[in-house]
Amino acid sequence: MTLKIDKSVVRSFSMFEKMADADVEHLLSLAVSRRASAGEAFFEQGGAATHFFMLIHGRLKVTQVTADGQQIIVRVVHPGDLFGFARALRRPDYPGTAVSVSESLALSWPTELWPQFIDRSPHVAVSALNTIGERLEEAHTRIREMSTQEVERRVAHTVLRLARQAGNPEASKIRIDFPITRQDIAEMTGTTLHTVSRILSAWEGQGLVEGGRQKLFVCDMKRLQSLADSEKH
Amino acid sequence: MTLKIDKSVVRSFSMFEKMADADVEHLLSLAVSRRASAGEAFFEQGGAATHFFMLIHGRLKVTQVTADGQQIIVRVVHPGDLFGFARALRRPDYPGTAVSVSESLALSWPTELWPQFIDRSPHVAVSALNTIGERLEEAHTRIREMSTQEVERRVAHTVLRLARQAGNPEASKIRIDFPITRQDIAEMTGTTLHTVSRILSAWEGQGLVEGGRQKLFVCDMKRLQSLADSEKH
DNA sequence: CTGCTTCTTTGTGCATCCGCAAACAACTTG
DNA sequence: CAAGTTGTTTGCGGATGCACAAAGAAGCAG
Repeated sequence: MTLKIDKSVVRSFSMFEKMADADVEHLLSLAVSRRASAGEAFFEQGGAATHFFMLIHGRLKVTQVTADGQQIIVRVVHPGDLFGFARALRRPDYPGTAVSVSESLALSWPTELWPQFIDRSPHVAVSALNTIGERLEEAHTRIREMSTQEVERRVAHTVLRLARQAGNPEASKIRIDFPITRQDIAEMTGTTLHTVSRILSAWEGQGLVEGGRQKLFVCDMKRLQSLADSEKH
Repeated sequence: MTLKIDKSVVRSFSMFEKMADADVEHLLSLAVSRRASAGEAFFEQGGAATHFFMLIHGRLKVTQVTADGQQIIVRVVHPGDLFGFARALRRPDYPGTAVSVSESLALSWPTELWPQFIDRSPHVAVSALNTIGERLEEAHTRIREMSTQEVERRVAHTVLRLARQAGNPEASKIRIDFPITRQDIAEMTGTTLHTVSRILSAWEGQGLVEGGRQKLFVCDMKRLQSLADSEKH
């Protein structure tokens, strides 16, 4: 499990952008790489938070399960993102489960190293604060949407966000670049699989999107955007 | 507007708990106190984030208004809480509006002082990270509730949270210690004033709560709790 | 006290969204 | 290729919560 990651890949991630070469190398030398194929988890909800991670390649979803067994998707993790640093916020355990949805590779560090991580470069601290600030804002946006908007607009927002974060242009369409189910989208928008299926079918009829099993293409960002923005009715 | 706050009051707030006397005094000497009577705002959504604050006395609600004019309550601020430190997360403007709901007093510092604030005591940085981590968690809880639970349980949770955070025992009842309207509760739970009114009326019939104009007493925490916890149906 | 404003209660119809159920399609495994 | 697994579609009935409306109650100013 020694490190054989190309440094230039890591360099492109915003967190390391402004760091000195020596510092990057030092941090990388402390990291252990971990691989997970689709369906495997990096950590489980409630487990002791022994490590924090950075995703190098692939895609994860972070989920939470409620007391009565319902699941929601908290967020999707993209390459370059830090994840599982619950402990930095003084939590002893992971608040969610991080499951790989496509072949993934991550770096991991023991949580004890977090302070050292910060010492090595203040940028990391700033970066962490920014990251978590963004997440908070994202969460508030989601709350606002769920409070005030009807399902169709929420789904539109979610799909647009996915297209922006994980979209791959491909012959006039944008391909969502990892396997995603209607169930997943339902768990991200707070509705049911059935409703999502209905909405996507309707959109497909209007040429807005194209779908398949665990696949999704966005054909018309513009009209989807106007759906997401439009005043009600 | 010079400072005449009793240091012992401030000392009781968790943020200052572990700080040296000299440091507390230094920070307080840089602060400017600001007062707001009910309805006045400390800052407005979208305004330039020139200051950050700590609430000493009173109660605030932080609200956001959506593009189409709908309002939601993001959170309630209690004495001892930091608020308005958007800038620390590198935002140039306030993401919400902080309105006083009862006569309030807060300390304020110019945002430029934030780094100095952190230097003076690492506890502040830790405290800030914790605070924001808690808020994130709270937001996720709210998202989870809104995704999976029906309205009555969400209202139950909200009322219980209010009772814990701002409850005042009073003759076998617990009084929510600041003026709160059904509209406010609706905006906290993502429903309408009407539905909240109906639910509270029903509860009042069962002796769970007692209400009045901008008043709310919780009579039976236990049964309310079981309502909030119970499996559906 | 009187009128005004703000907050609350209550009722009725109606659109939305969910739950259940069943069939179908795609991919996987042996 | 047959059987099993997993994901998707669709229909229908019904509950939930919303919009609209109107009136009552409580506080406030003059």
